[in-house]
Amino acid sequence: MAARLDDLDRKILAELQADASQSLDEIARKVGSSKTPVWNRIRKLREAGVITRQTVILDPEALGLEACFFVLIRTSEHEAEWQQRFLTTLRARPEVLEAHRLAGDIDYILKVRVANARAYDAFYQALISEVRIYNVTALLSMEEIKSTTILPV
Amino acid sequence: MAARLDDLDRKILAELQADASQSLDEIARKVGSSKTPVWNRIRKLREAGVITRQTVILDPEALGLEACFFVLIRTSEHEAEWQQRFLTTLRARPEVLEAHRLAGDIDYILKVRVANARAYDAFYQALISEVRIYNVTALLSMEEIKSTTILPV
DNA sequence: TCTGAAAATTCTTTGAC
DNA sequence: GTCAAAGAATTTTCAGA
Repeated sequence: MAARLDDLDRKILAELQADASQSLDEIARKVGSSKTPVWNRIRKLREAGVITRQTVILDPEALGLEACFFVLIRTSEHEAEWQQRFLTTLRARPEVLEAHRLAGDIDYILKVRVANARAYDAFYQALISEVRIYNVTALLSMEEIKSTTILPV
Repeated sequence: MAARLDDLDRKILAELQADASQSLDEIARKVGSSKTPVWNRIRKLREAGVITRQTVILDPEALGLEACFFVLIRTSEHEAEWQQRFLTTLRARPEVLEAHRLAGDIDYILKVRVANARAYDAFYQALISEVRIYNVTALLSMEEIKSTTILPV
C-alpha cells in the first residue's frame, strides 16, 4: 500500500501541503527542479492515490461553528446490521468531521463541529434516536491548540 | 467573528471544499453565476479569513503512516509556564495532527499519526520526558470511518 | 528521465452596464 | 454587483537530448 517516494517526491508533497495554490514554476524552483518533472511527479502521485484531493481549509469560527466536541461512544451492539446503520448515519451527518472505530473498551470516537451546545444536543438526540448506544461521553474543546492536515513526509 | 455569507458565498465555499482544483469557469457554472463575481467573492472570503489556505490531502496509508491514536491526557500542572512548554512541544511535533484543551476531568486530547505502535511509543516517551503528565490514555484507531476537512456551510 | 519551448487553458484586471 | 472582453500568467503537451 505504501508508495515508494524519493526525495524529490517528498519535497513536492511538502510544498503542496503547505500551499497548493503555488504555481508549478514556484514549486519547481523551491524543490530544485524544473516544471515538467515536477508536473509528471504530481500526476503520478495523484494516480497512485498519494494525493487524494485538493481543497481549501475554512475557519470554523468564521462560519459560526464555534463548538467542537470529541464524543466517546460505548455500545453493547456489535452486529453487522447495527454497525452498518451506525456508519451510514455518521457518514451522512456533515457535523461529524471524524469517526474512528477503536480498540479497547471505548468503541468509537467522533469529532463533531457545531454552532453551539444546543446544536450539539440536537445532533446527540438525533444520533441516539437512530441507533442504540450504551454510553456516551462528550468532551468539549475549550481551545484548539493545533489542527493541521499536513502529514509528515 | 462570524462572517456574513449569502447563498452564493456558501455555494462557492461548498465547491471549493469539494474540489479546489476546479477552474473559475467551472465553479461559476455550477453555482449559477459568472467568473468575475465568483472571483471577487473568493478574494473577499480569503481577505475575511473564511478561507484560510489551499492544500492537498494526502493518504496517510500511502505514506506508511498506518497507525492513528487519540491520546487523552490528564495533568496535575496548571501553571502558565508548564502549559506554554506543553503547547510548544505539541506544535513542534509533526505527528500531532490535532491538539485540544478540554473542559472536564480530561485536560487535553491529541490526534497522533505515526507509522506503527513503536513510533507511537517513541513519541510518547519523548512527550513525557519533556513535560510532566499525570495520566495518559491512548486510544488506537482500528478503522477510519470518516475523516473530512469539509465544514457544513 | 530531464530540458526547453510551443499550444491550450485559465486567471486576473479592466471598463461598461 | 454583474457582464464581457483582453492581457498576463499558468498549465499541459510534445519534441529532442
